[in-house]
Amino acid sequence: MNLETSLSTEEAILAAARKVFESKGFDGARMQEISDRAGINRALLHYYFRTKEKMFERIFDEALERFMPLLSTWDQDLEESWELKLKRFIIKFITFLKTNSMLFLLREIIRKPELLASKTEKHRKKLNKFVLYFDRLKQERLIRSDVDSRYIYVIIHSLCSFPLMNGIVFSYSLRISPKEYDELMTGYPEIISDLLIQLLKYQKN
Amino acid sequence: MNLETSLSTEEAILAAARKVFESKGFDGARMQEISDRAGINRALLHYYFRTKEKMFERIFDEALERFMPLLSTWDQDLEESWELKLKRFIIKFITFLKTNSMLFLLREIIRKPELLASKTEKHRKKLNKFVLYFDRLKQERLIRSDVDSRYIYVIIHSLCSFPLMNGIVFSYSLRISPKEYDELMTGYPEIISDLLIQLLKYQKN
DNA sequence: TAGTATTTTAACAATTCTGTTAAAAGTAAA
DNA sequence: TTTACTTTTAACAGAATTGTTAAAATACTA
Repeated sequence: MNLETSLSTEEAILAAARKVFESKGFDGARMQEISDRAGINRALLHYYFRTKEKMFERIFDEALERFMPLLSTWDQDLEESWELKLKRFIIKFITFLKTNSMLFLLREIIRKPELLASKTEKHRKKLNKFVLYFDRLKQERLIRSDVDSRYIYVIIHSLCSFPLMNGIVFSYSLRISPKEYDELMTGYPEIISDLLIQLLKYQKN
Repeated sequence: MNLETSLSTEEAILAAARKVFESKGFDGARMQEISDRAGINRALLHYYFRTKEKMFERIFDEALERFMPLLSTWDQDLEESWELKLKRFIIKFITFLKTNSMLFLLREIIRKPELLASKTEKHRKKLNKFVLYFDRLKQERLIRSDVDSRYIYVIIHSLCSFPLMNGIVFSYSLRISPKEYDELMTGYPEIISDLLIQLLKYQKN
């Protein structure tokens, strides 16, 4: 067995599969297109991954694994200010989103909601750290307390995710090229960080 | 020809198609499932709509036509305050989103970006009304002028769209049932209206 | 009610796609 | 160089899916 070559073939397949699944979704993806992109015979896909489904799961799992570490931002050390934590999260999140993995995950979860429960089983505990952290901030009077932390959760994630997922549509609506939209978006993390901080700061009425 | 009956069959098919296309997407949709849902023979789909593609286009067009009127919110009459306009828009937008049409449109545009240009041709002019309107508000010193109107556009649309598109994931992350999430979301339009108004109000520094 | 047009169905044709298999090509080691 | 093992390919089988067609059922009109 030539381990080196074998690995690189597998890697080539995975890279191609990622691209195709991300842009076409599971249903729209074609094994033929994946093998073409990887520059190999279609039968090799089955040699390495057995079925389309198994290959898909591998891609899905990997996308999820890349995402999950972001959540540890909300581990409760209060050394770092919440403003910094927030900025850090937004930048990391948006960087992740630029890989297109997020729209992929979302689309496939909607196609097959069982994926959510089965695949995030082991990360279950991580999921509600955000809310715990923000509730704590409220207790400590560090942020305003009149907005449900769950809304804050939804707002922050929406502000990060959607502008990237929806880039094609936004650039079209704003009548600028996708390239110009990307350029515009370089300033975006900074802007929403500032706006969110402004909004969340504790305010004595 | 029995016009009445014919229409209702066509309507039944369209309703079924809408449902299936919206939940499965073009690639995942099956003609069989659509005809089953409509309670008719599969060949009838072709009798009425010729091909899957044509049927899809009909559904797509109709979703777009339902959406486009929302944009006239930003026609420039300055009678109504911008705060009220904004609230009105958010409520109408979120109502529309609850029909699932938006995720459908977005997903299919990503699958086939040409749809965007070809299908919105005739609405082209409407698309940049938002930015014009907000630029005007800035000139008149009615809102803060230090945030690019295009960011405001992106922010508002993201805050409206994503919480509904991503409902399944959010409810899972927040560890509440989809039903509870829906209930939580009844308060959402109010919240973001208020937050956005707070944020955008003109502030002398 | 008879005749005509429309709507609906069952059966079939054609294509597309996934997955299998047996053989060829390539690699490594004795 | 021969042998054994791994990787790759071409050809094929089977299933699923879209689209067609001819005939049956239904509705409409004179």
